[in-house]
Amino acid sequence: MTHLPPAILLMGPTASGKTALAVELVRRFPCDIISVDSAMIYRGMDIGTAKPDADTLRAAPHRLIDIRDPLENYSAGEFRRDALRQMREIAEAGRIPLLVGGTMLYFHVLQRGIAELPQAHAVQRADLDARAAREGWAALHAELARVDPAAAARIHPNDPQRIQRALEVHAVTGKPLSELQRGSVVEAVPFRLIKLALAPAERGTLHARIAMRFRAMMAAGFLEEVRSLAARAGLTAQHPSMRSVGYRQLWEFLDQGGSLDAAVERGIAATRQFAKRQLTRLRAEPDVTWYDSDAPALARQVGGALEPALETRAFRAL
RNA sequence: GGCCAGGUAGCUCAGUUGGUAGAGCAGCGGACUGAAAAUCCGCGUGUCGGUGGUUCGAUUCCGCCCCUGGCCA
Repeated sequence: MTHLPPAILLMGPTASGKTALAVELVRRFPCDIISVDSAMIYRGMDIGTAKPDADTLRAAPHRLIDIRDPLENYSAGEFRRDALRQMREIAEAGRIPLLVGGTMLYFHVLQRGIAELPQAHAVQRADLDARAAREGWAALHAELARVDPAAAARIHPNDPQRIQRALEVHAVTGKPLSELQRGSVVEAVPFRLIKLALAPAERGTLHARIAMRFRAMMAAGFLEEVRSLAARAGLTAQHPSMRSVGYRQLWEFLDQGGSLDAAVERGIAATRQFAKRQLTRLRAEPDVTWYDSDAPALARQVGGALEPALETRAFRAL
């Protein structure tokens, strides 16, 4: 067990200070950062995703950011494959992978594996969308109950995204999704995981940080960033990239008008709701050591706890 | 100062012909397998401005007071 190389998972809700802490850890330990963030993967989405700036990236390079165009999709399955490859590469170089981010599904599938399933199928999805528009999702849920009763029992009739996925998988493979998921191989991650969670002790503090950061993004040109994305041929509000928190609300403002202040408030509320969902998952995560975002000398505290776990002396004095 | 319209959940409001009240948004908890910053489920959190009166019973009717907005001075 202890012969496995170590890897650090730094998890936390949005605006909890993960990036700043990660940069500190990179200065002190032989770590290389892998981003675990489903929005920072997109090129040109910089301000609204709170992507580290160029100086920070020079000091602390992040892998798995800027790996997709906003017109493209990405997935949890691809993340698992990409992240494991990066982790191996870092470990082979004698360094420690530091996975930092807030996309809890990605942390989940990295640790627990994911079933062998077909990728998203654009034609099938368009077909199912058209049928849903004519017959309603209730009819499609009823159809799912015929071809895959187990999946239909687990998926709520009001959940179009999961109904669509289950029917898509059935159409493409001829097999029920629930059956394919049962056959899922849970591969162990060949690393000794050290799991850290970072969040403010009080929810109100997190809310204040979120509002402050969103307003700072606006001051830094977030609206202009969205405007130039909206001007791109072929990019629509339906693309996964543009359904991200903040981008969606500012796109709506550009598209439908109304008050910019109100759009900003809706963006801030959406960010709070996102953070709440992240915390729900984080609480369920086993073997996590929690840290308070606002703890004095946070980096020293985390670094001190890490040193014995990594069996490595920090580069710099703590 | 006078007249009018309001004061009900964190916000915007509905409602009770007198039996202590409910929507949307916000909030809180949860689910989660190639869109996950997504998608979905559950939960109402309240001196009904204050005070006196009528009444078995007042958030509802009446008086007075306070506050907000508008019009007139």
